[in-house]
Amino acid sequence: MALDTAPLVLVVDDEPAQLALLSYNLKAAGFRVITAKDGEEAVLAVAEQGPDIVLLDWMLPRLSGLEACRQIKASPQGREAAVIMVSARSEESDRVRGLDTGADDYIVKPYSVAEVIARVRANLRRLRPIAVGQVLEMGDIQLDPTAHRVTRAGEHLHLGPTEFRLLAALIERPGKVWTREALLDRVWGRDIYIDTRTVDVHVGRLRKVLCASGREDPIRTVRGAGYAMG
Amino acid sequence: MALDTAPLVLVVDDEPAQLALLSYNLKAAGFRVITAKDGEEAVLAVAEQGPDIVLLDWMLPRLSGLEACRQIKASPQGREAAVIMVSARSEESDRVRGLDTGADDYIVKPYSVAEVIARVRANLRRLRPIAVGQVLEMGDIQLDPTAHRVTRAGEHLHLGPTEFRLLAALIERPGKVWTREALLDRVWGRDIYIDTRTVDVHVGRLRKVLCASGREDPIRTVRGAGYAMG
DNA sequence: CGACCCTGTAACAGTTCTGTGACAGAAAAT
DNA sequence: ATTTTCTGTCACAGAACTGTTACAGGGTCG
Repeated sequence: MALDTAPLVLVVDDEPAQLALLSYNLKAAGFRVITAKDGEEAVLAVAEQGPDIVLLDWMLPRLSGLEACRQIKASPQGREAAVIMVSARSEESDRVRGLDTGADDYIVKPYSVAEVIARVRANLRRLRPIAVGQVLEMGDIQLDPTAHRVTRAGEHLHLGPTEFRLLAALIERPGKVWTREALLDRVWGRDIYIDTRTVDVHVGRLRKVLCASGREDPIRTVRGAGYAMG
Repeated sequence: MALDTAPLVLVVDDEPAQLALLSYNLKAAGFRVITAKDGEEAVLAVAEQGPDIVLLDWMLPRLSGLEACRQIKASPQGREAAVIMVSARSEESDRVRGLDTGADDYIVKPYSVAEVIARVRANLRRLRPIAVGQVLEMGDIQLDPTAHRVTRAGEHLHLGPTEFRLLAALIERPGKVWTREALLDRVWGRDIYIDTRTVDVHVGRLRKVLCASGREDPIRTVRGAGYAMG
């Protein structure tokens, strides 16, 4: 989820062999991998870890893949993840039901590992139009994560580290309203106790830099909720 | 007040005996029940009352259960309801056709009352979290829960936090009539003591914003009952 | 027709929330 | 070691929001 970490993939399958195979190859491809062996575990893992991609087997004990998909897509974490259903059944009706339930993509068994990885990459691209390592852009503001550099209308801006991560979070999901708590998690890190008002102060500082040349304020304050960009 | 929030079940059957049996038992199980005796009545009742569950007999006069299901699922109110088809025919093809039409579940006659109630409960569990998620839409009004943003005919509207949650509740179940007590629960939170008249005031404020540019009022006042949208 | 109930709205006072300047300590750079 | 930058917190003013009340007007029913 964070900019400087590899995408997190959750693999859900009740056959240990499949799990190991996919897990190994995905790790080799540079992803971080977590696993679950049934639907309930999958739903829980999504809520707790917030993966970017969920590879979900159709046939699962305890909670069918279809139902698991529905529950995942109903959770706030699941909405931000791309769910790829994996099924042995190639019938059109299954595909339709799967996609209707909220799945983002569909892979039919037997699959090649290369195909799975390709699909994962494709869905990541779609999930985050601006891929990791690329320049994040919004209006006339550009943010380069690797170079730690921000420009507005071509003009270079100087941001402190916290302001930089704050802007990165906001610009990464245009329009999304972040609560102060969510921003503390995302920008400052989990398990850290800091007054939520601190967020306000840093937003203020960020605004001051962004609007230095009398430009319009790109950060929207949502009273009672938090902040958003765009 | 508990009655106001109990799930609403619409039972559709052309045999009065069946209707009475199901109705009686569902009420005994704590649900609110309304009935319809043919497909047309059913479609109308869904649009007007916005039930949470529709128990739909396969064989109906005026409008077959299948066709009624299709129309129900095509309406905004039906999208929020779970449709359970009830049929004497147990053939697999019927089941597939029913589910393809948009039915959420399928019960085969002869059924036990306990089974029906169990299925209703199961579908309710599955239904609940669906409401939260994507952009809620109704007519020319759009509400984006994640972006905390409301537009009407493309134009941005500014709502306070309470007005926003109020609109979200109303738009989430189009056609459903909310009592003031139910809205206090849903918008303000449970276990809070606030005068019900407060709801009127906030509805007024919400209307003022929604109708700012001389547009039609989308909120319907149901005298003696409460408010509804659509 | 009159009494009563219900709803819409304006006004208001109190509360909550947000933006900002100031400041001291921590961290980093020189 | 000294300077500079950065960070978290606080205090305070102003803005935004909220719940309640009061009153007017329309609907309903005897």
